[in-house]
Amino acid sequence: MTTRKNSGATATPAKRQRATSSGSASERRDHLVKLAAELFARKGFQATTVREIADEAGILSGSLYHHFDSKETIVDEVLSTFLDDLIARYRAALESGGEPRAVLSEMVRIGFGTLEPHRAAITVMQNDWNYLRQFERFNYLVKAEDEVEQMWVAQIKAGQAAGQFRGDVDPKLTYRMIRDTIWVAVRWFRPGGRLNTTGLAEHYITVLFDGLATGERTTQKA
Amino acid sequence: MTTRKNSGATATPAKRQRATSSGSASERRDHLVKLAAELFARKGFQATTVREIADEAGILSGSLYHHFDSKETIVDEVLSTFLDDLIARYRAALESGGEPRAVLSEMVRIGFGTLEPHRAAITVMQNDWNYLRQFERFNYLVKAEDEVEQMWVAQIKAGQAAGQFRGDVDPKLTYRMIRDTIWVAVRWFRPGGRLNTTGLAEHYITVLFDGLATGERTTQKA
Amino acid sequence: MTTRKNSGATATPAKRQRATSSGSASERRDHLVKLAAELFARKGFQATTVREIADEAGILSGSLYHHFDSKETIVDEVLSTFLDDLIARYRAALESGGEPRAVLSEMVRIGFGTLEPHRAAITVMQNDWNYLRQFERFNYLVKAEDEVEQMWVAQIKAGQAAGQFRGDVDPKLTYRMIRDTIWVAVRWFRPGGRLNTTGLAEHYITVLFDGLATGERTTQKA
Amino acid sequence: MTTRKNSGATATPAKRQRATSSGSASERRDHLVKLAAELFARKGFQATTVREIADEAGILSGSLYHHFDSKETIVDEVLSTFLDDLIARYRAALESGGEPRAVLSEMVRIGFGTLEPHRAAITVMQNDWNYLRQFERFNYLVKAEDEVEQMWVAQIKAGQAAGQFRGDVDPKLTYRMIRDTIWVAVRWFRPGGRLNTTGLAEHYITVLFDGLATGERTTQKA
DNA sequence: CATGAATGAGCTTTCATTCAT
DNA sequence: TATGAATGAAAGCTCATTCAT
Repeated sequence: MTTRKNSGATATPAKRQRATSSGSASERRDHLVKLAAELFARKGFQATTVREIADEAGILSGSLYHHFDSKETIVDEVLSTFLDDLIARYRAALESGGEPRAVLSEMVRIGFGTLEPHRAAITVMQNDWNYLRQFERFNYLVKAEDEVEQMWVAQIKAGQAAGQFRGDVDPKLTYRMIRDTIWVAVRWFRPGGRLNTTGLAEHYITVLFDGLATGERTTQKA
Repeated sequence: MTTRKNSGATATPAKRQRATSSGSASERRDHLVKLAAELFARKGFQATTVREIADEAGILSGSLYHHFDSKETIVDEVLSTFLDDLIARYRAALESGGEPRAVLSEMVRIGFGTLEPHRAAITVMQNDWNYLRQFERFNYLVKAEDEVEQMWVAQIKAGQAAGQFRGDVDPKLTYRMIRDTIWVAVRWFRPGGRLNTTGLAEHYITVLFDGLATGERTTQKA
Repeated sequence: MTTRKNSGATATPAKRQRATSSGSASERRDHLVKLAAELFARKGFQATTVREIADEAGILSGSLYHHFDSKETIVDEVLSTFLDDLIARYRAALESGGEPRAVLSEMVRIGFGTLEPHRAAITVMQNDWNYLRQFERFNYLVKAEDEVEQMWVAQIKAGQAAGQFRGDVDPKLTYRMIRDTIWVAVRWFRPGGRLNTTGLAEHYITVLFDGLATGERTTQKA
Repeated sequence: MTTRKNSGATATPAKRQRATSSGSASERRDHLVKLAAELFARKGFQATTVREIADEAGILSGSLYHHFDSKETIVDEVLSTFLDDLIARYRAALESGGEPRAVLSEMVRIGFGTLEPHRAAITVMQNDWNYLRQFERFNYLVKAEDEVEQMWVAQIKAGQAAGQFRGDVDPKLTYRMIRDTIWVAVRWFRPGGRLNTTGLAEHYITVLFDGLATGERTTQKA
């Protein structure tokens, strides 16, 4: 199960490459990806030079090309690793088969839960997506996004059908607002602040389901 | 009223320069800024070359430097024009002196209302902010952001004090979530779709104040 | 009598242009040349932009081209004005018909005497000659230099023949050393210092004729 | 012993960089510096493009930046190499501890002796000094110049105190005249002419110490 | 005479990538 | 695997000069 458009049942091309390499080579590669991800997050993909990545790793820029065949391959690995993990978690939540409101809450928690382990990847996706999407090789990102959208929208619709969610809101629009609110938090969220990501998730779930207002509701709920 | 750090009571340096020029010169300059903004939004600031901007205007790249002294000056004008307008609108809403919930609703409407007229500027701010902030000249963006944050947070706190808003949410966190939800919509919002920006605003206001859930509230409201 | 290669009996092209203009136009032109000369001296010919010259004059760079048809025309006028004056003074000294030593002393005084009124031009000649000589239009400078050399060498040889100067020195070499010593002083000479140009000249004449040493001479004088 | 302002007891940064490279890398770099120096001398620093330097070396202009981080770094190496050598030679002459007149003669010989091996560097220093000194990085040139001046002036004063040199000349002024006379000769001196640099030096020493005149001295010597 | 917009050629520098060693 | 030299394409910017108004 992968997010790559051109991957079969086994793994992404990058992963296959990793598999055929020796264990330590794979670790070296993963380490390089991690270093690069940090730089991409901090400075942006375009503003990060391969030389900076190589410097960080203590090698020369040309040497990076023994591990990756291009700068885009590196960021590809950053993003697909994140998306593979995210989708896997969502699937697990869905397979639990709970009621819509509980599942949706769990999906919100999953989203905020990726903020720390995948901070760099999410940052890159937020900032550089607009640039990266112009390259054919990243088409798979759109497909992954579509798959995720379907998961969310299905749950929202199920919740409306079950009378748990108000019927006068647009499911797709609502999904987008939830999604954006979660990911964009990567811009200002820093571990060690007042709230951890669990607290953030609960805070958001509260407002999301019950609203900011006290007293009577403005609009009739279906 | 300006967002520039080094501007006095009159106008931003750029604006003053524009004012001293003849009317047509100012129009030419504004036209170039508009063309550049579209390109920045579509391709990103770094990926947009000055040659592309010049091509779009039907002149040579060097000729752009008759109007602006750097590529950064152009994007600066794009962003500060947007921020000046936004802050002016927020101020007007605050000066109306309504009750917090009404003011906050109006501020949400203002936010969504900038999505169309300032689509390009907002897109640039979303995508290239991380890159641009490293340059000293864009420090004023941070200051403008702070000013806006204070406006929002003050209203949220006033609403809590007045018993209109639940007291168990963090004002700053709530502001950030509202803010992000509005601006990030620029990524997928296209005029002519199912909802216009007014509809979007009302949709969001509904969810924001009254929540997604029907029936009893999960958490006690203060 | 002019230093331009392509000038007839009347005047240099630049001068002719000046003559046909109205009096005030000529003054304006001279003023611009003076401003430019200062900048050329301070920053070097190449490093001085026409825009800087225009700024100094309070006009736009394009407007300079109503007065001169190129940047080189301006520096040409700076240099030829100096050379015309210098050669005229040398001629006057030669025409006085004094004995070689007296004439040579006078020529040294004339040289140092140009340091103040022609400071900028001499500086340009010292610093930018190497660059300017590659343009055909400045060939006349070489001719002027040759004419000056002949004047000096003739006096030195006459002094040797008359037994005033030692015969074991090379006239051409000696001329070059005297010439260089004078002009290069423009690099460090500043009016208002310990010595004025008259003092400088006398100092140099002393060393030149009588040497730095006291007591017996090292070498036999002819 | 170095002329760089920011160098300690070991070597200039450039030199250290060179030292850590392999032997052939250092040779390549030195070769490039030599090619560049010739071009700088012939056309001037500003008028020489990096493309021309690269062409001369048979590589592309961008490839130069594998060896140097800017055009200024190249000319820096040209000039500091010369100054390091010059100052080392002067120091050796001073350490011999001879009487002032002998030392001064030796210093004159050293000066003329650099005309051939350092022709390009001296030419650049003569022509482009005025331009280069505006950059902070070349401040060390001024310091080197000061150090040299002190060496000369000390010898002249010692010679006056010992009664070898006339007391009615200004030591600093005399130094400048000697210095300029030597270096400026690079403009017309060409190896293979009537006199080699040794001959030149002896010619100048003769005139300098004993003067051009025969017979009685014009001015009383101290 | 001056302006202001534009040209066109060229500049230094950057950078992802290649490849022989 | 890594190095180090080089490529090649392009980038942002400069500047002398032109010209219609």
